[in-house]
Amino acid sequence: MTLPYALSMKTQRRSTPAGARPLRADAERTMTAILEAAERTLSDDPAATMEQIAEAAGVARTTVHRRFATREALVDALAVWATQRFAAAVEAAHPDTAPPLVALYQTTANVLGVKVGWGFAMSQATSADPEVARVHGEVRDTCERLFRRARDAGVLRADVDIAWTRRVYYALIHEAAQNRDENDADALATLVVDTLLRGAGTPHPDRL
Amino acid sequence: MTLPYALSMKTQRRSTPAGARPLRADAERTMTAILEAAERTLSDDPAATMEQIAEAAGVARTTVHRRFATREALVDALAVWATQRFAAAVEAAHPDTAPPLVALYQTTANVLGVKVGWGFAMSQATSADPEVARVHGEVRDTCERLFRRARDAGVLRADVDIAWTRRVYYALIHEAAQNRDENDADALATLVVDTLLRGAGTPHPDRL
DNA sequence: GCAACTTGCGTCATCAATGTTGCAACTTGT
DNA sequence: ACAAGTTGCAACATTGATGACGCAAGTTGC
Repeated sequence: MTLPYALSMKTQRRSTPAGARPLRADAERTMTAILEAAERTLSDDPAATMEQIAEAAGVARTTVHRRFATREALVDALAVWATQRFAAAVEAAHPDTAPPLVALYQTTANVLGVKVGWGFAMSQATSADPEVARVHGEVRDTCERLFRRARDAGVLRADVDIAWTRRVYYALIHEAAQNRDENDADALATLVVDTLLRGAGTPHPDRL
Repeated sequence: MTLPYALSMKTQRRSTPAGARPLRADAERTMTAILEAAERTLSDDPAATMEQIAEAAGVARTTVHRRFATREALVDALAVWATQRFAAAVEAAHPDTAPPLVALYQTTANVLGVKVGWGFAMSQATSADPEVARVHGEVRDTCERLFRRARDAGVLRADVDIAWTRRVYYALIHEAAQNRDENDADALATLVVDTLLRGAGTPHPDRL
């Protein structure tokens, strides 16, 4: 007796399993090519087909399905892949120990570097993978801790709403990351931090 | 001889035509219910099914197809519908004639009012309908004119990049609009304008 | 009240995307 | 060189969404 087709596979193959035999070199390359192609393709059109992704990767569609059992598995793997880089980028800026302003610039520059290349994957914070959600939550907390330190150090005003400030910060980074090629990460980071801290208004208009 | 099924309709019925016989009262209500349900449903999940939209509207799926020949037609009609409100909201704030700061607050409050209820529809600026694209382009120009007036009046710093400032402004509005229920449009507008002009930093740190 | 309009329901055709499988040809590691 | 692993290709099954249609029942406008 055979299984009812639809239930046969689905949960068997895994994308980045814990205890899996290492891939052969060529398979590893294919895997990376697929993930990079998926990022490029999906950031252009989030509803892109597996076919389109395969084509962008220079690979047959069946090969994609061999590596990632389902479309969801592929997107999850992509999210995990990018989330690791994201976490590493934040960590490398020592956001909890460097002086607030320094940490803010450095974190911004590092994150922009990742975000420019992995925009789609980074938008998958609500991934099915709990690890992805966990890391995004942690980064969020780290960000708010940094802002609190900045406030205590007098860099941010005493009356700012930390949560709103973080959301504005995220939005600015997102906006800056759209300038893909234009400027390098350092210039963009300066723009973002500058805008976040000073806004666009004149110094003290005493308006309103 | 009959047309090859798939090509028979498609472009026949229209959503908001120019010279169409007016709808009967009940049909008008159904139409509105569908558009409102589409907004609710699609803002929650942009890939939602016609079935889901119909259900949210309390209507059979076939009825939706009777009013909007294709899914694209529905989304377009939604975009047109919301764009009209958007344009009216901007217009009502007299952005070209009121004093810059006043115009900025008023425009922000008005736009937030629309954006909170029509978030999905307003994200369809790149609609197939040329009218939608035209209006969005016009609003964009109006916004940049307002910012230039603000700069000339000393409200914005002389060295700000108008295009970047506008993008930041849009991003702030988008972010504020996520607070759906929380505050009223005026409080949110104050938050947005305040953040845009002053940022989150202390007045003159002379930092860096 | 009556004609015209509108809706729900059931049903069907079509299409596109997803996922599966077997096999032959090619690569890689040892 | 040889075994194991990997890929492309060419099918095929399944599913879900879209769109069309007729008919019976209900609603609206005059």
